[in-house]
Amino acid sequence: MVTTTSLAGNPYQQDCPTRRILDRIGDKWTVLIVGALGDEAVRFSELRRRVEGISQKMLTQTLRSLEDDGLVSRTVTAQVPVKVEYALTDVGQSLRAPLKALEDWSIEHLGQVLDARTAQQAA
Amino acid sequence: MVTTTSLAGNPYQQDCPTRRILDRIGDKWTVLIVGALGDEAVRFSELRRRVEGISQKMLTQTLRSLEDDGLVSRTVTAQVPVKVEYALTDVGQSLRAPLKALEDWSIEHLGQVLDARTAQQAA
DNA sequence: CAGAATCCTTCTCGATACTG
DNA sequence: CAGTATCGAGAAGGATTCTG
Repeated sequence: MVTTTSLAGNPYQQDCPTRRILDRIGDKWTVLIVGALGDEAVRFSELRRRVEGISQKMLTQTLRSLEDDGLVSRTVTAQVPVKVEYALTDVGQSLRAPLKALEDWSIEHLGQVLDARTAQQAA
Repeated sequence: MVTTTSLAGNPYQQDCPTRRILDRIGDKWTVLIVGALGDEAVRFSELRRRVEGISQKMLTQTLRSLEDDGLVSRTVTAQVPVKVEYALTDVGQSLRAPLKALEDWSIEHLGQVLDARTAQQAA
């Protein structure tokens, strides 16, 4: 029987683990929020200051998604005015390593990518 | 002068290297195509078979973007019918490592994320 | 302070039909 | 075989307004 030997099971599907995670972290704000949280708990307003250019809507929305996926915890302190702090969970923390790998690659190769891009536009 | 010490330069910007790369690889098909290419040259039609569910339009479009960014090379062999092969460039190859890191994390933690997600929907 | 709700624009992507 | 061109639906995200 002839099979594409190196492709047993055909791993290049839309619902493979990598793509499903990229669906979550590939949006406009997620990685920035994860970076802004780091290893400390941060208040909503402080988070909004740290993540440059984010709207209140998108900050809320992205934090909700991260919370739903168990990557971020939300702690409400009943005082006046109310205090809400967000922090990475253990799982959320563990995501920082692969993101760091991607960041390192980006820093090292973004220049080449941009050069290739502008060179292409010339043609 | 007062500065947010741990945030010198405010790294959490939309145009930071990581986000710019995620703008490229965070789309629906890029990582699947990179995976399907691996370390060999692959023809257009074969690529289309490997990447499950991709339309001809999106395959072409994503390959063009990857080519413009210098991550993929395109080789045309003039024969009848014409043969076009795509392969990862050196830069494209170097991207596989950080993507692998993300894949490993996804395989290890996707279950937890999905569990958290369904648990959240119950509430 | 930390949000919810609404409107509106832009971008992504899929489907379809045609070509050298 | 390997594309190009066009259309339209839906999602993502920004601006604005209002609230416990």
